Amino acid sequence: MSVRLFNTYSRQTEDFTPLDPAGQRVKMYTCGPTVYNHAHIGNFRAYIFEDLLQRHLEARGYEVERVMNLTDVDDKTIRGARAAGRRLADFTQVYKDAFFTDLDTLRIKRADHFPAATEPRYIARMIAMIGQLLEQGIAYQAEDRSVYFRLAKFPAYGALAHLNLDELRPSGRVNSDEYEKENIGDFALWKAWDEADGEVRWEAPWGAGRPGWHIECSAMATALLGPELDIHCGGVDNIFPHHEAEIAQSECCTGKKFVRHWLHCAHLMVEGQKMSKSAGNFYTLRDLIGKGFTGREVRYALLTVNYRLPLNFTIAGLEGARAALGRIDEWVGRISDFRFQVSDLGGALPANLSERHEGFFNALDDDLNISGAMGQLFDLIRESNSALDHGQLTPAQTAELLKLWESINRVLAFERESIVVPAEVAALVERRQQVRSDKDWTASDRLRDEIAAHGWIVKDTKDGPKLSPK
RNA sequence: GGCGGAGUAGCCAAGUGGGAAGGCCGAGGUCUGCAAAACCUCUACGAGUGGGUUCGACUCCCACCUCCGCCUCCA
Repeated sequence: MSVRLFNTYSRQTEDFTPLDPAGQRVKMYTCGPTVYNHAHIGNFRAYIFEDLLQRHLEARGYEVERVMNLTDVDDKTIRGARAAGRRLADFTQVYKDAFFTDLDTLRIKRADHFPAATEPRYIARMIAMIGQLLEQGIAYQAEDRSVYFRLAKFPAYGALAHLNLDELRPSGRVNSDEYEKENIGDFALWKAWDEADGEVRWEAPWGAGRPGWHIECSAMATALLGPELDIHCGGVDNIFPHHEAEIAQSECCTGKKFVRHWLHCAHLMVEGQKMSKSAGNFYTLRDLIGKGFTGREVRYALLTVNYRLPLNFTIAGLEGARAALGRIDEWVGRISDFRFQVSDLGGALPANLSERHEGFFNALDDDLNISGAMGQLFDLIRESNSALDHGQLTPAQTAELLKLWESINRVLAFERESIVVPAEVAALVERRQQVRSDKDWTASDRLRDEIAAHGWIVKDTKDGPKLSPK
């Protein structure tokens, strides 16, 4: 069964086929952060969805080459740098570093390339593309010396968002002072330098300034992946105008169809409301870590709702994520321990268990139906727990089961953090085991309190004591 | 005003023209020195509302209600 993905362009679920004649390599571009502050969980929902997409494609045998750009020059970064009294590059570096730390915390696989807009080779490419568009008469320089894309030259503009431009209603966000433009919808390719930009400026044949936001993505995407991409992702709010603009610029420069499959994830809400600073429900990853949640718990909460549905992010949901992960952890621990018992010839897994494994991946094939896939995983957990309870699985079969989990986890990245037990706590646990074998419960309980005083909880399970941090 | 998405149990949520997955919470049980955990079992005669098509509708169609998004540089 092939991978099927919903294409924003056609509004249909389509069989995914890469351009590569061998059907192996996939070129994927994902819009990255603007590095003027810490990314919030809404941003990370998009990156986690893209991570799931990449990991599932890889599980299905594709070789994914992925680019995620960093927008490190625009109005917000310039404003932020000025407010902080720092040079633009120093200001954005802080947030670039923080962004990569957050990616690791959330176990998001690194893209192959993280081009930044201000890197000289990309600025040069943007200037080259703008120059070409000017030559072709597709772009023009207005009285304000900025360069704009002439929308009249690209009738397909609006096709991705399915907007009829003739019927657009001004929303009040259009700056009506921009009378220099021929058409209200014409977007900036190059913004002429002005004093507020300070030392942020690059020289171009038509004058000093800085690139517009849209051209950054077109330049970096085509520089690294070529004129035709298999997949381009982003949040729904990027559909219009950002991705429309990317299509217009790229296709006018290359003459080729820019993107084969457009994927967009829905927004998230927090506690049933739109996330906003004024509503007090605006979270960065750091905020949640500060509340005691782990990256993988946040990952679980953001990953396990289908990307095309609005996600209602709640603290209760995070607690649910913690409990669900605990169930997975217990099961993984159980099968990991069991497989080391007496060797034996084992055999193939019972059919119902391997079917759950296949069901997991088949569900993801269907436009990343993560809920269906998780249902299969939890069925696999319950059914194999039950089989173990009844002594129906051999150690060899359990080892096979562990392999199934490992292949599932290569997509989910939900494995438990390895926990390091301090030596003194380990020693206390060992002493407690000794007194327990003598059935000295008073000493045992006293040691349990002592272990608790070190910040650890010890639980006596069938398989011996288990430690967890308080 | 235009375009689009969504309403399924206390919460999150899947699939399907014919038996309503799964997770959290909750209840019962097994295990256990105690505690905790774990595991097993159970938990919607019902799908926003009202119509319609059909032998049969949560699923298809129509209307209405509610929520969310986009409509020119927000993931």
